[in-house]
Amino acid sequence: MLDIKFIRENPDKIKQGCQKKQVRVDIDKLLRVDKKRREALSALEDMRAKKNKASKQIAAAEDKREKQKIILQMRELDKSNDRLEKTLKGLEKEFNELMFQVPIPPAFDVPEGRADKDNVEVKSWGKPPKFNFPPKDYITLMESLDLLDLKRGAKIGGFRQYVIKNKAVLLEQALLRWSLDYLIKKGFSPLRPTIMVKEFAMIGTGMFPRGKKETYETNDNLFLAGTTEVPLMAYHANEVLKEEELPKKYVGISEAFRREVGSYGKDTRGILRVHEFWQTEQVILCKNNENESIRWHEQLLKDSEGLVQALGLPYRVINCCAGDLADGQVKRYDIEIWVPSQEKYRETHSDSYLFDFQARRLNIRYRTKTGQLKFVHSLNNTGIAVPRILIPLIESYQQKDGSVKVPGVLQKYVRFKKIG
RNA sequence: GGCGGGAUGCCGGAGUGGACGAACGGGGCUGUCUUGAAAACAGUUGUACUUGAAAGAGUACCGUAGGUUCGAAUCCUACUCCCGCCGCCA
Repeated sequence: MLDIKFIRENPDKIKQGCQKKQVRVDIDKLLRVDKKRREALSALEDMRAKKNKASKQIAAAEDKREKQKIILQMRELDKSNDRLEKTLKGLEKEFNELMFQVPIPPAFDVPEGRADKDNVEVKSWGKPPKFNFPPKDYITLMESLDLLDLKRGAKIGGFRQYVIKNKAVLLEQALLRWSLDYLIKKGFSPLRPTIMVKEFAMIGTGMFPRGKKETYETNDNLFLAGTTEVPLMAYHANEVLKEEELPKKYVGISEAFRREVGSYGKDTRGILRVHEFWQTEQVILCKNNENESIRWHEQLLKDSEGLVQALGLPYRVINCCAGDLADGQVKRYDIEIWVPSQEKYRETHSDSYLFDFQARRLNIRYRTKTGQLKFVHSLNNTGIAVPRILIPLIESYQQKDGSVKVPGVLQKYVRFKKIG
């Protein structure tokens, strides 16, 4: 959600932002509705002032006939009042629907472009591994080591479902736990929220309205969030924090659910794109300050790079193009790790800052030392998401004999050095 | 799943139809007194929106959404959450 005052004063910037993000919203219409809405509001407020005056007269009137006379006048006022209220309600609804569709403009250093092919690589780390034997893909490897059962996964849960088995289960748990420890050491407080959330949390984080078809809904009007970011952000909804408490740094761990409706036919086999997965996720709430947001965004990137580097996996960082950004994202870095069998980098981390876009929707504010109320800025980034990261990990650590070595940092967690 | 109680400002808590944005107490802020502090005393104390250059003015807000009424914190309905009790349960 943006500040309507800002939109009023900078319509061209907003229109340009929409264009860059490939989002169609009629800003002129929004401004027209806003104007009408304010006119209706003023009219209604005048009417209410009249009514207030009259009802005070009724209460004060001693003469019964006098009282009756004013009551009759009030009935008349009520009719106009109802009409004005109805008009305003309609306008307000239209206004809000439009407001929820306006994306935040991308940062100046976000590359222009329509889709992932226009993303720009900012850096890369490590070299794709060279094998002195014919390497296998992760599905072959995992199936031969009895670490993954896709067939029975589909039998139980259908398309895009799977069963992780044996030492891979321990490896997954180790990855999650290790990332938790790593981030706790960096000052993040661990939170294990539940992932079934109310609609406000989905709207508040900017997942809705556009992402509604991507989300599972329960029978009780709750939604299965697609990322731990949702409950983590909703955690402080409608609260006023103290400036001294900022930044709030949380690392969450939970499942995540995605319908993947927009990706029919993409990565259909295996565990790259699944409906249900586990993750750790970093969320930061900081002061309402552009430079502070940028500073934390870079820091979050470093945190995740540290994790991937410790795993010894070659990766690149890309600066996502405007067309690839979600409504609330001002800028986003993705970390993509090299997947040998695909000879491609594949996304494993997503690091964004959103200014006060989410905070406005979720009403998360803080009181400055001088007593002012401001919306916080918010950021989020993946810690580790499993099973996806097993793909590059298992492929990169495969040995000639078909076994898989365990990365050094995980060995003390799993208490074995290789699988197979 | 069943039954009962509750939700009021920064906090506690009163208010069951009219002058209530809300008693009272606590806290906070400002001032007086004091070398300083404490105590005492006096004053002050929310948020959002509209309008205005500003000072200001107006409107709304007593969990949320509707309804009754000339008028709702107060009455009615639904919902959300909290607290008890019974049942069931990893």
